[in-house]
Amino acid sequence: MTISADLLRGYTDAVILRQLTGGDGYGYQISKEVSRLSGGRLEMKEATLYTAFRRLEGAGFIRSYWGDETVGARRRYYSLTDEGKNRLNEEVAAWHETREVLNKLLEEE
Amino acid sequence: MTISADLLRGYTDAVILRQLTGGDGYGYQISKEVSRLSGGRLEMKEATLYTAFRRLEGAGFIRSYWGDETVGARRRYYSLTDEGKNRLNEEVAAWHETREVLNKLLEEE
DNA sequence: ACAATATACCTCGCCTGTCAATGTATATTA
DNA sequence: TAATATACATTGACAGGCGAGGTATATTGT
Repeated sequence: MTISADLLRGYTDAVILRQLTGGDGYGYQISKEVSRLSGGRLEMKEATLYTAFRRLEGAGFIRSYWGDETVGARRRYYSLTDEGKNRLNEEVAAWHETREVLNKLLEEE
Repeated sequence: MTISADLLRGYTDAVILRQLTGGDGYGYQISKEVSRLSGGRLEMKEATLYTAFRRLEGAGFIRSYWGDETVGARRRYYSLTDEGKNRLNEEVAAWHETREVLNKLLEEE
């Protein structure tokens, strides 16, 4: 089962930022890692991913630079800024909040 | 703290359907009940709520009828259909799925 | 040799859910 | 009699997700 788009809406940014806490990363890699960690249940679409990179960089949460690969396709690497770290903390807190509320509102009797 | 719109996106329908499992209800009441149950952390906007009612009724998940109030403002009541019950089960299952995935993807080391 | 697949990037334009703003009407309370 | 609560509803703007399309290099299978 693959998680539907709308259920994840708003968490894309947090997921990406979280992936960058372990070190710089690039699009394709993050996409594969998210897929792996989620057991194939979350497949971030390319358009979604790259849209998010633009948004996050525009907001100052990540910075990018081209890698110096001598073989294979070029890679654009992203690194988390201090603002990005703060943002991630906020988004994780919001997730905990949301999780509580939805548990309450959707729980069975 | 109020839960941001985007984090809830996609759960509005499930929250409404869930509220109707205890018996028929109407917009204003559901809105207040959700607010109460969430400890004021989720305030469903009227436009969002009524848009959802139209969507859910169009899809056959709920049915509506006018109440016979002799005093006060008229009320439009909604009741859950069998399809709506099935849908709710699916949406709750999707929530559990999503919750697991996000826990995994956002967890700290 | 060459087709298929994997790696790796990117953008355009549509779709859909949210919601501010706005409007209607009745009942109660200060 | 003004304000607030109850109760419904629509319109149009906005933002995120993503299908479809495009570019380029490297590897693997036949």
